[in-house]
Formats: sequence, structure tokens, C-alpha cells
Amino acid sequence: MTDTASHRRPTIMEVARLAEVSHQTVSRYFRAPDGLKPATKARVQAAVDQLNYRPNLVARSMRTRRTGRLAVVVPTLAYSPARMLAGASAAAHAAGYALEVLALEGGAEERTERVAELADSGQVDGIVSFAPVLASLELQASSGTPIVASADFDDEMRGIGELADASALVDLIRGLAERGHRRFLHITGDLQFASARARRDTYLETVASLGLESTGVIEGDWSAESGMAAVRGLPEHDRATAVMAANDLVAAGAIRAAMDRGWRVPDDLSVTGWDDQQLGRLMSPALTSVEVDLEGLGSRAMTRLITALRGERAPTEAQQIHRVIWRESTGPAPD
Amino acid sequence: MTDTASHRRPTIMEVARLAEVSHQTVSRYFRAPDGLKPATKARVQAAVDQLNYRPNLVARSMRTRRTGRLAVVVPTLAYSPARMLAGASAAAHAAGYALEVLALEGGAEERTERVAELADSGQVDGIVSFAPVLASLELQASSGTPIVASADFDDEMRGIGELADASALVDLIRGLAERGHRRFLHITGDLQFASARARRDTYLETVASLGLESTGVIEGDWSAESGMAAVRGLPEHDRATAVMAANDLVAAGAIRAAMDRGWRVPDDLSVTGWDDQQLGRLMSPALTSVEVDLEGLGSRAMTRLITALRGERAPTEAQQIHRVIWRESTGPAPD
DNA sequence: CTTCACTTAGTGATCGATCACTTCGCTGGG
DNA sequence: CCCAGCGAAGTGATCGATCACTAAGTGAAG
Repeated sequence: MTDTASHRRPTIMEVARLAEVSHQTVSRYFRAPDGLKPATKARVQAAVDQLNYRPNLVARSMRTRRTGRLAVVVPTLAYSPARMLAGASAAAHAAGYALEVLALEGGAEERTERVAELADSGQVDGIVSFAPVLASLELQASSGTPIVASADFDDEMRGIGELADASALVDLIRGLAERGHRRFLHITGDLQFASARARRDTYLETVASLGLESTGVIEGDWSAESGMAAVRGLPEHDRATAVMAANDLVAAGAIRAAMDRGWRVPDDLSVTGWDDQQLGRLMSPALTSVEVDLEGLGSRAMTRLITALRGERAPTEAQQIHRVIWRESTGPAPD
Repeated sequence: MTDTASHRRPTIMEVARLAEVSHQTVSRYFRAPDGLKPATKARVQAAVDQLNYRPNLVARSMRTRRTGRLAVVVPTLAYSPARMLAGASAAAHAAGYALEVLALEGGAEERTERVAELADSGQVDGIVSFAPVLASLELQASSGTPIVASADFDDEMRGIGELADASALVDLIRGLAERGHRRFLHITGDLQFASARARRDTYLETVASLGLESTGVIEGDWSAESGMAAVRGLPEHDRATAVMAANDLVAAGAIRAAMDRGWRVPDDLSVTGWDDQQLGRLMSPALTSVEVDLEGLGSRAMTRLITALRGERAPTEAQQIHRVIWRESTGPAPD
């Protein structure tokens, strides 16, 4: 608290004056300290400590045209899976970047516009978008700022792209068929979402290709209520023996409604979810679900950006991000 | 794509040259367009459009010493409740700021150091920290950057401060007492967490002050397993009739274990959780829990920062952020 | 003793905007 | 007819760092 006089932060010039060196020497002290004579270094060191000087990163960015910061864009923080950000954050950190998370509300056009602004603002070196942006933007180096649009999410943070890969549904159906099930029912998520559509389509294709029977596809909206409504509307007899719900919440609603009707799960009806939420495994019956590797997803998107920044071209190897976890809500088909 | 020659972004000078005005006029065009003659404005407009010019925000920040960006610091993204960030984001957005979310790993000292760096870097105008930083830092205007440390979380993103307010536990116990319960049990969270300690302490005080009986406090770790273990270890007779778990996961584990022992919930045993997770209300029995207003928490912290930035002094009115939601896992005490 | 290479430190330009101040051009009153 | 008054636009300095060059010092080789 010796610097009562100046309220402002010290600059490189003031440090230089105090250390009796040139400002360039102070700059060198921070960027390549090994090039200084020990005696000079010590003088600068002392001055820096005395003034509690820290370089102004904005000024540095301006000169170097680099910021050391990356941005992640997510549609809205209300839905954003923290686990995915965690993966992205770790990858960025490992590469020496600070990570900025930006939540952009609004639709694809609006978001694209704001991502473009961010890219052109010079405030970040690169951007990963987990929200879809219009394709024209990606790789468009108008500003030179690389943008990796990991089109894994549509507007409401539901999966498209990698996340919309519904192939785990094939495993689910196959597994149920092995347990004797022949008649299936699918309760969808909100069909505005690519992932909901992908699951529905995969469901229909798989049931058909395995020679099984679909007793129907009921449109839901990701909510527990939609799952309950779907099961309440089922006929008492000649119904499906296995219900594939679009996510855990829908599945939980379906189970609840089934129990309300006096049906036992899984004895009378098998139910599957999707997302593998923590509480799902503790329900009675514990929920059979699909685990999603969100960390891996975030990490890979960030790695793609970083390799792009380095001018390398990354091999885009597909990876398994879904895994079926069988629990108590599925069992052998009733006779 | 007319500017094939220059790879770099256009500057204000190039726009000025094209529009045949001075660079200052272009600057005015962006900062106070009303002060320009319509004819001049149109010329600048045309030049800006043609070059697809956008101001370099780094350069602007450097001159104005303002960035229009705020930072939120969270301990690690793995735990961070998105809902709280959503509240903070909305408040910042409403005040015209862009929000940056920074996940800082490491303990309090390390984090304090990095927050200080961020504050001094000039890259943000203010910081809200949901991670505890050493108290010396808050309000310390070494760099003039206001820092609001919302000490609502300890290192692992569990509540302290506002969030650690465990008074909802009083409501829970009172409600159970009204339903005839006299003998209670508490399964704690990991006691390294301030919120876990607060709930334990509140539990003990309340039980005592209401003249009820605590049959014990079992140390857990927020996990379902710890809830299961606690209930497995209970005696068959003369046990508590109500179990207060530190969170929903522990409660779910406790219920599961109770059912394994043939105890009915809530007929033989009432169980309460905390957090009001989505799936909790769908379990059988649906979980009685405590809803936490994370959006409000985030929003208020951000509002505090913004009023600080404006040089005002905000009244710090306490607000209710917890609310008990009674569901099926609690009922009248058995005879 | 000179030369040369090499290390270390200094000088001034530069990044791209805004700010403070000056100048220009028009209008209307005395 | 002149000049004060005012709005619009221009000029040059500035923010705080780094970069490109230049200059000076050092030590070994010829």
C-alpha cells in the first residue's frame, strides 16, 4: 500500500524507470527471462515486486494479435451439460489456453451472427460451438479465427451430430429381443430435436430389420408427463411388452404410470431410458439406460479446435460415446 | 469476397479511406451515429458494409479501459450447477455485459491467485466468484476491478454462505413432528463441505430445541452408497421413524436399502432428501425434498457485481432460496 | 591490437481504436 | 458586411504492450 499516489495500475514504463532499464528489457523479462543478465533480471524482478506489476493482457493481445483464450458457445446455460464443458475445459487447459464459456440465447441465425461478432472481435483465438451455427461460418476465415462448430446440439441443447447417433437403440432392441420381447413401443422426445428424430427413426428401422413388431410410436416431449400419458393410453391387452423411452425422465414417467395401472416392471413391462441420470439407478426398479460420454465429446471438440489453431489437420476418428447399461427395469418378456 | 488481396481484417483507417472521411468520423459512426450528417453516415455505412468491417474490441478496450465483459469463476465445471450460471448470465446480459465463465481448478489459494491475475489483466470489468477466494481479495481495488466473491460454494461446489443456509431443515423436522415423528436420524454429506456441516448442526439443534430425539448422526459422503450403508446398519427395532438425508442421492440410497429390508416407505420409515432433483419426484415413493433457487442465487450475485460497477451500494436483502416440497416419501409416523 | 561473432540492452515504430482539441463551414444578428 | 455561435468533421496524441532494428559491451581467435 505504498503507492497511495497513483490509483492506476503500473505500466511497463514505470517498472522500467524504477529498475533503471528500458521498457523493452522489462518486456523481455516476461517473455524470455533467460536472455537477461542475472543482475539485470534481479533489478527488474525487484521493481516488478515493489510495484506489484502485472502485464496488461489487453495491450499484449493487441500487439501480438493473440489472446490465449478460446471460447465455447452453448445455446443456453439452462440445459448445458456441465460434464461436457468439463471435458472441453480440461483439453483447453492442457494446451495452455484459458477457456471462456459463452451462453448465447436465441435461434441459429441470431447465434451465428453473434459468433461471427465474437470471432471478429479479436477477443478469442478460436471458438468451439456446441450450438449449431450456420454452416457458412465454419472454417470461414474471414477474421482468421478458427471456428469449430460441433454440431452436436440443436437449439435446446439436445443432441444432433455425434450425440444424435442413436445406434445404442439397436443394442437395446437386440438385447430385449434376446430376452424374448417381440412387441415394442417407442415414446419419443420432442420431435423438433434432431436426437429425438434420430431415435425414432433408428427404432423403426431396427424393429423392422429384426423382424419384430412395433405397436406404435407415441410422440412425447422429453417430460415425465408425456411418458405417463403414453402408458396411460395403452390398451389392457395385446400391448407392447417393452417400452423404449426417449430419455430417463420419460421412462420414469412411463414406469410410474405402469405401476399405477397395476403392471409390474419388468415382469409385465420392460422400460428403457436414455442419459443414465444418477438417480435412475436408484429407482425401483433401477432404470436400464444409455450412458453418454459427454466429457469425451467436449474434449474431442476442443482438441479439434486446438489442432486447427496449430494448422494441423486432425484425423476425425469416430468414437463410441454411447453404452447401454442394463438394470432392473428390463427383463424377460412375459409369456 | 472482393478483398482477395488483404488477408487481414479491415481497420478503421481503411474504412475511412474508402468512405473518404477521417477515421474519427468512422469511430463516431459506431459510438454516436446521431451526431453525423445523414449523407456522411450513409457513406460510412456503405464502406463498412463493403469491407465487412467490425471494430476490433481489443483495441477499443485498450483505449477505453473498459471491456464490457464480466467473469464468473466456478471451482470446477464438473459440479457446477448450470442453473446458477443461467441466472447470472441473464442478469449480466440484461445489463449489457457479455459473460465469461471461468473454471478454475485447484484450491482456494491457487484460485485466489488466478482470480487476481484475471482482475489485473484488464480483460474483464468485474468478477463474480462462486468459488471462495481469500477474503483479502474481495473489494480490494488494487486493479480497480471489482470482485464479488459469492462465497456460496466451497471447493467442490457445495454450498456455503447463502447455500449453506440449512434452515429448511427446521421446516422439514417441524413438518415431520406434526406428522407424529419423534425419533430422527440424519445421514450427512461429506463433512468437508460447509453445507454438510450446516445441515448436521441445524439438525441437531432443531431436534434438541423441539424436544425430539435423535437416534444418531451417520456420516456419509453425498453418495447413494452411503445412504444405503447407513440404513443397512440400523437396528430392527427401536429405530428412528424419519431419516433426513443430506441430499437426494443419499435419500434414494436410504429408501432402496429400507425396501431391501422389507420396510415400507413412508409407512415404516419416512425419508427426506435435498436438492429436488428431477427424477426424485418420479421415484416410488416420490421423494420429499428441498428445492433450491439456484437461478436466484446466480442472478443476485451478478446484480451485486453490476451495482458495484456502477458505484452504487446495493442493499443486501436476504432472500428465501430454499423451499420444502412434501411428497410421498414422508408420511405419518408408525404407531 | 584488431577483428569478428555473440550476447545484452536501448530506440522508435506499431497494433487499432478513442479522446481532447482544433478547424471548417454555415447561419443569422447587429 | 463582419463576426459570434454552433454543429460537423479532422488532426494528432494516447492507451500499454511487443516487434524490428540498432548500438554497445564482451571475449576469443587471428
